[in-house]
Amino acid sequence: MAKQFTLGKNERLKSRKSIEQLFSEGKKIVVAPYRVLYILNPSVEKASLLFSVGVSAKNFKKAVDRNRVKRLTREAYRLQKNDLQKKTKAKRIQLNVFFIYTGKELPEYDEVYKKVGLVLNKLDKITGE
RNA sequence: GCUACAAGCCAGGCUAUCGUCCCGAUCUAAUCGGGAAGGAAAGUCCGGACAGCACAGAGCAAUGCACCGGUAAAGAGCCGGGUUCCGCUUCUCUUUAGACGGAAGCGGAAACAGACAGUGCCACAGAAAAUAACUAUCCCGAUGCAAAUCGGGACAAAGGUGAAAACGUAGGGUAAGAGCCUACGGCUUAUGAUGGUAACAUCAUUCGCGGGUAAACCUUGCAUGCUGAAAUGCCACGUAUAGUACCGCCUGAGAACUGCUCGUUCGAGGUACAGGGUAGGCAGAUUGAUUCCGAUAGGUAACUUUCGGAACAGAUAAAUGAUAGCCACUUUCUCUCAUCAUUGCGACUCAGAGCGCAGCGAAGAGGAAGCAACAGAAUCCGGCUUACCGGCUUGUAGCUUUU
RNA sequence: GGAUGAAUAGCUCAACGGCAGAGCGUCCCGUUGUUAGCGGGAGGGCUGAAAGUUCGAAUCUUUCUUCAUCCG
Repeated sequence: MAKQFTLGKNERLKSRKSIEQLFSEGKKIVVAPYRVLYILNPSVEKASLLFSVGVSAKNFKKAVDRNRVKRLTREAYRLQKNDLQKKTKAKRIQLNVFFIYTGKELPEYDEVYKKVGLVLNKLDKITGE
């Protein structure tokens, strides 16, 4: 049986081009400290769910704090994204997601876990439609 | 033992579950094995390595550095020395006693070439901020009894204001003054001698004595080609061999010599606007002037020679993490007092030690809280600067206790 | 990653090394039946921070802090 809770290179959004497309054409969800951009590409042969995180250097001056926020977000996403991934595979669509942390204070892990779960639920409903 | 300061070192550990990146193996999609942040990885303030472009030559400009020697690949770093200044201590001079002054020792600081190459600036105050002028002083002449006034001269630092005032003291000199002259002292230029690799120090002779500011322009000496890994090389993909305006095709637009000019060379296309395409991969790139430890030899030291051993991450929308537990650590609370130290009371005693009771602390047991400071590699090194909870070691100073 | 520049009153900006100022805004008074406007007046600054040079620093130098711009 394959592992479930992975987050390797092929599950992360890495292409500069698709990120720019996401920022120019993508839709937006806002959940408390997060602003989430996403885009659905139904006509792709390889069904996938790609993910990425960003934190503004204006809100967090120190690289340590930025890394901390990104790591927590990534961890929360990794543990909760499975249902959504199955759905995209079943429906044969590509979903690109970009999380932007807009809060100004360092979050706790529990809070991050809940908020990311909320976002994933919303995305789940959207893909279901 | 405590406190303060300075320097150096360390920068929690283990286990479980779920994960990230790189390398290797099996071997074809997953498993196994190994490895994965710092003393500052930071600021980008200096210096290099490395890479690309350029490099017949001359001049100008620009920038940087600035006591001497060493060290090093190099430096505005480091080490040692010199000079100047500051602080402390001791001695000395003088004195009723001190202060100032002198000498020695210890410690610290300095962007520490030049203000007789030139130019500029120095608010307020002050006669004047550097050429002089004004007031005052003195002499001569005129008027006048005189005081004084006017005219002509003499020179010069007396004018107490300022951050800063024209070498200081004494004497001579003079009509009155003045380094005008002399003696002593101070500073300074040049030359010589001695010591030192040198900066410099000491001595002798000599020229002088008009402030500060070069982190004002500047002068002198030395150095510097420009640009920085988003550098640069290669591969792949893709578009518009198209549009508008201006200049030019040897009577030459423009380009290169990457700051500018001369000069030299090339030269038929160039510039601007609008628009279109790509933004993937590989190399550069992680082991090198490397770092640490031990020994050895040289040196006052920084540092270096030789030998042996150990260690060293490589991401690229960007890895090194999350959760839980335990142990350490810190703070705090409760209990115990057999052990150690100490305070009070009591009995004994000439007195003390020791003894008994009580309190407090160390220590031990248990509980609670905190989970660490500063901070995250982005081509790589040597420094500097800045940030930093706590702990350990060494040194210095002060206080207390015991001997 | 690298390279530049800036910081002065609440805001926008001035100011040869010699007393920090203007416009807008704020407050008060007057004018008006009231408001706006107009007129008169007042307050507001350790010149981002700390050292240094200088007799004297917003200005010159160095080190920090914050903000902004540029690059293939």
